[in-house]
Amino acid sequence: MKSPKTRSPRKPKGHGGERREEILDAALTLFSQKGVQAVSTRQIAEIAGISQPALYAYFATKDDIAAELCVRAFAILGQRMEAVRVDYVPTAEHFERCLRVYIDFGLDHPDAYRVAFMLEKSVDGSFLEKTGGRPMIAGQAVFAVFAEIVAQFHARGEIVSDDAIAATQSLWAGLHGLVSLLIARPEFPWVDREQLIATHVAMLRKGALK
Amino acid sequence: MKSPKTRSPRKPKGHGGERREEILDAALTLFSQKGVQAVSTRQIAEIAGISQPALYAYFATKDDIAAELCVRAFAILGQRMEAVRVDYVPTAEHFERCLRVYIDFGLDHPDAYRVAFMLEKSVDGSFLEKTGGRPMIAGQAVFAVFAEIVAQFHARGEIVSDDAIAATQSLWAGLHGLVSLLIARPEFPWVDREQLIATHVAMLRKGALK
DNA sequence: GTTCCAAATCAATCAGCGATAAGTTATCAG
DNA sequence: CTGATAACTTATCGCTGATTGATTTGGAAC
Repeated sequence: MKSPKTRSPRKPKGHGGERREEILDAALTLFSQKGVQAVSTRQIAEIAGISQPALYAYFATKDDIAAELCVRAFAILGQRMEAVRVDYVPTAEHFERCLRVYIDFGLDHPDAYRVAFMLEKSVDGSFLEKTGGRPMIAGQAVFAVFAEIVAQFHARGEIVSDDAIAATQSLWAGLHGLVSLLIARPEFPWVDREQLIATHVAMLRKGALK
Repeated sequence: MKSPKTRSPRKPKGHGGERREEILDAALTLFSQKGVQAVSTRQIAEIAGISQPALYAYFATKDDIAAELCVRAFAILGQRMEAVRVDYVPTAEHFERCLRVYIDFGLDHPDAYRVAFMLEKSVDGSFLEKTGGRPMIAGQAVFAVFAEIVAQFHARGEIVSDDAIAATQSLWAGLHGLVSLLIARPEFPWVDREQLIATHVAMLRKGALK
């Protein structure tokens, strides 16, 4: 008798990158349900149908799994932002739609958003350093698209601030504040979420556009 | 020979609440430097000069230590907000001054702000749930003062949104976004800090006031 | 069909974590 | 001095992320 354990017997060898995708699928499910910190590598391995050390053949650390999911999520955000950017029309409605794309993404992918923008710093190597800064690089690419959107309005003299970069950073901060608080403080007695988002987007638009 | 360990010998018994304060001081320092998650109870105990289990005579869990620091930070912010609230005058300048009080607090006490608003979720159940909701209650008290400020302008019909609470939450999110990003991402290529704060405060004021 | 090798996977293990249990020491009342 | 109580200790538990070295697997070569 090799083992009385309840875990399913060893799966056949993963062909090509399938096993890697299975790990990412398992991790995404668990991360979304319980958060990155609360999920152990053993839980991921069990869902993926492999032993816990086998994870390390595909990812150097648990954070690398989160980083991979993060980069993929930000690729989605970048696509959404770019899609709404190319439809540029100089209207307040379009401007608000751009802001909403960012908020909706953060609320749809709270774990990815947390990984990219809400992790605490660390003395000896932050998460971003340990994962080669790939999530942050992906995040800056998204920021660049956002800056382009603001620049389009600035070029037409529609932005209040004469400094388009300052306006972009301020708007980004305004968006980030709502997303991060809704993610980090779900217990807070928020007003209806849709109403809050509408109020916030309207406030930022009215404050930023002439 | 009882022990060849290098740790300092046992300290005299802590009189009254001194030992508790020493623990809080050690924890605040470490939390600020490395983040709550990255700090172990053993590290806190060593700085405080006691053994690690001795912490549990004063705090039920590690999160309780963070919660205590969180509540204290909220108390300081609440006092500042109340001080600026009682000087109410119905001008845009006063409104912006109220917003700046919040931003200045966050930038003056980044460690306390981080503990109060930027903590990660804990293992099972949120940080706020495990600590009996005391930080959330303290936060709501601060929020109430801020809501009072907004209500003073709302009562004079100066607020754009017809829902004063939604406007308050939106403004708070806007402030938090700038403070938390400046604290968490100091390496980002921000524009001049004073200019950014001025732009942000002006944007929020223009977006929230008629 | 057999042999062989490299990749894939595993059980066993490590140091460190938060937290608990049980025994020891310091302090003080009588 | 004695007993009780609170403070503190060492030792330990079950867990974590990660590493090591042995074992199994699948396919290519013959």
